[in-house]
Amino acid sequence: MESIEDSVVAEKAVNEHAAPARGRPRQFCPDKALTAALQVFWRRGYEGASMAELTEAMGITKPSLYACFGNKESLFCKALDLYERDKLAYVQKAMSAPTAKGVAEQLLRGSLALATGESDPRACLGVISSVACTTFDESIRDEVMARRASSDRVTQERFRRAKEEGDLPEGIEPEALACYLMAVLQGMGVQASSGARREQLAQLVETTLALWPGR
Amino acid sequence: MESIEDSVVAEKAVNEHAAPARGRPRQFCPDKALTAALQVFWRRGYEGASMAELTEAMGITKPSLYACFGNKESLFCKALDLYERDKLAYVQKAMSAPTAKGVAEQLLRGSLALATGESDPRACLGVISSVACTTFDESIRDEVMARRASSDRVTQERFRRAKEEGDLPEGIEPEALACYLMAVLQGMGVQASSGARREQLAQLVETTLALWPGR
DNA sequence: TGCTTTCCATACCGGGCGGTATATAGTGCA
DNA sequence: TGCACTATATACCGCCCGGTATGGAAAGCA
Repeated sequence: MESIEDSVVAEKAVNEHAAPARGRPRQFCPDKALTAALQVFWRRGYEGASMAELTEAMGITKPSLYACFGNKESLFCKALDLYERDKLAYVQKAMSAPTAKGVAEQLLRGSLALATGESDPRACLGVISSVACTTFDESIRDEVMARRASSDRVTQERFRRAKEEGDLPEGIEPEALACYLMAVLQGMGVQASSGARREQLAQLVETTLALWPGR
Repeated sequence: MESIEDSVVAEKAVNEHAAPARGRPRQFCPDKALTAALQVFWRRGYEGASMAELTEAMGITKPSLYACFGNKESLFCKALDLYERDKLAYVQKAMSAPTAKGVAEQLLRGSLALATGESDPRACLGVISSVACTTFDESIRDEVMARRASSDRVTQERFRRAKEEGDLPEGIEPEALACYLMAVLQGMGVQASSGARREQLAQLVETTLALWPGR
């Protein structure tokens, strides 16, 4: 992420077609603003994050926000994109581990690092969003669930391959194992959100690996 | 739960000192109203449940609600009490299973039944509250976390006994195992909240039991 | 039949929400 | 220098939130 300097003039990060920049140039960097917005959404959830808090954290005013990112829902989706790209990079990397257990280990450790990395522990943004937001538009719920479903599918696919390669013992279905691993990861997020200590979560990782079937 | 008839006059369920009933008697049953409120909180979370939706579900008006239950926070706490008493009865029952695996099985199956019992699957109310509510008063967060902590403590204590009784193999710490089991249960709640099918959750139960260490 | 007491129904309160209208400031271009 | 264009700043909109004031309705008691 090349994170442009916060000089007075800084755009073309969003519209990569590099418009000829007619009119007054914007005085903030959309990438940085979006990063700040992501932090707020992550801390507060979609509904808990007010536009006032968002604009303050982003360092811009409401009209600027609406002009650049559309409405709150659209801003949230863009933040989700950024989240997947930056914070969930470890998921894709984990899939190339040599064995199923290696995949699980990388997912668990990556999730642990993500949950305890920034200031205070917190769950994956997707977990927060899917549990927390019971009121808001179905469109966002669907969005979040679709993203998680695709993540599930990737893991299931990887574990099916692992089964063929002999990583998993008899009687263990790859789909069930993927679902189980996701549950542990989500449970870790819940515990992180409710103030678990880092060591506790690390212990959770070790226990899960200790119980892991196959190689 | 003896669930009083919804006759016109029905009280003394809350104030068990059986006041001599001076003045106009209330025209609703506090127990039934609280049950309805619990359903709303469970579906929407604390912040997602508006007073309008609550009063409508409870079949009473706002002044009646405030007179009988205090404010929203107090109503939520009373609903939590009811939830623990009714919905989480299986937790205490599970602790008297003969082995650690039996405890785990009863917790998993009880949690599955709870999550998929009513209309649509949903997470444990405690899980929802601890993840979802990032804004509201610390007092409620503390309340929810304290209740869950006590539940954790009970399980840990039970597993320490199990260790002494030889239910758990070497190298498995009872505290870590309790934490791990909680994570799976919470993960199940997350998946239930985001629309997992009943069979998926049942599969999760079976997988966890299949991987369970000891007896 | 008053009188007290309590509950119910309606209408209302200040405040914060997501979102926007308007006027001004800062650019490139002619 | 003026024009077209776009971003910013301020103030504002309607709406819904949790919570409440007020007047009337239903009971026991005298």
